[in-house]
Amino acid sequence: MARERRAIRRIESAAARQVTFSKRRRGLFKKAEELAVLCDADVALVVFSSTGKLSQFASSSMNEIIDKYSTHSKNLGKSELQQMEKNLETGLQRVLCTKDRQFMQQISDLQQKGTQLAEENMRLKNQMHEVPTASTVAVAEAENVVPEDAHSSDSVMTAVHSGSSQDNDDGSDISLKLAFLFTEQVTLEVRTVGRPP
Amino acid sequence: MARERRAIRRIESAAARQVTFSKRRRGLFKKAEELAVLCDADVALVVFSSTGKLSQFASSSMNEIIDKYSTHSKNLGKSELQQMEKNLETGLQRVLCTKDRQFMQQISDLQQKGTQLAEENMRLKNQMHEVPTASTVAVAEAENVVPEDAHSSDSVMTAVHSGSSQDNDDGSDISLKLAFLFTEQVTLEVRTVGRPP
DNA sequence: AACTATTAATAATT
DNA sequence: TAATTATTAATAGTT
Repeated sequence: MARERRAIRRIESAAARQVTFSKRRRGLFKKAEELAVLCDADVALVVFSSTGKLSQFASSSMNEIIDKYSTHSKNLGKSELQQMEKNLETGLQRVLCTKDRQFMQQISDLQQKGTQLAEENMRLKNQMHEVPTASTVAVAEAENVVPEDAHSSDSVMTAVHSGSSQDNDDGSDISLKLAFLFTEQVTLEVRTVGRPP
Repeated sequence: MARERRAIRRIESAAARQVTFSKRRRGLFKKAEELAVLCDADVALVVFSSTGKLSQFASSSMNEIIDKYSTHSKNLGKSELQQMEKNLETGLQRVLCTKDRQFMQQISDLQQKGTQLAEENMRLKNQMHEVPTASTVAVAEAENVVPEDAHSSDSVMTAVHSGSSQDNDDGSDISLKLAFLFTEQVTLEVRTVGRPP
């Protein structure tokens, strides 16, 4: 359609390429619009020049057409998007379950220790009732006494404490790690939406 | 480009429209490919006929171009996608923080109760040491005794138990609710990617 | 960017 | 639909 036929291959001269790009782009966009109007079609056209400049045409809304395309195009049996959606759900469920399990294990351990202590306490108090009234007075006086020597109960208490502070630290670290892990997952997934596998 | 010039407006006759669509569509796609090859451009073309049939052309990967388009097109200052990504992150952080706080509060409560019980225990044992050797024997015998009456220590133990089982249920429910809440958020976000605001 | 010789696209027809 | 063809539209090379 010109002085001479031009072979359809990449134009080496950057200047000539730019000129041809400019002319043909106008023609392409015109044709796209004409097709949309004449034939009542929904047309979306996106062009990036070799220098990265974007031109676009959409007979309705570009996003609407892209969305329609994504829905319509059952790309790989199940769409890539649905696949990722599934992966994301599964990964998150696993993360949440692991975290919950750890927290609840910790809570369960503490409850058990608490119960043991309460039972031991009850036994001790029962013994108190079996000894003379003097011991009751001793209990009342003991209320403000701070014990300083290590008895059998101390090991229990120490266990509770070391266990709890260690668990606390773990809990914080884990929750932070999971938060970050998750955040990165989401960021990754959302950013890769629409990319090829 | 024909026997007569045709006005660029919707062709009323469905048959004629279909014929024109067929011819012009071929031409448009040819031009699109030529532009891509000649000018080293990245071109994506999506066409839905008035009957809903999809045709597409992409010089590289359609998804890649759409993704590039979405990134490049700073639709509303910040892109709709980035906005949602931000919302999702923020919402999730809040959810995780709330959940962690509740778990850790529960753990902290249990630890405190454990410590109180351990201290009470120690006091009681100290008292034991202040009474005659007979009480020591009583302690040994009490090891296998199951207490049946409610004393002051019982209220503590009951509190621990009711508190823990209630908290456990809450924890489970919350984790389920959050898991669903989150899942729905993600599903929503991912599905609305690329739609207009 | 404008010009124009030439090819390409296509509207009407078969 | 597909082929034909008269005509217009697009555009390659030039200015």
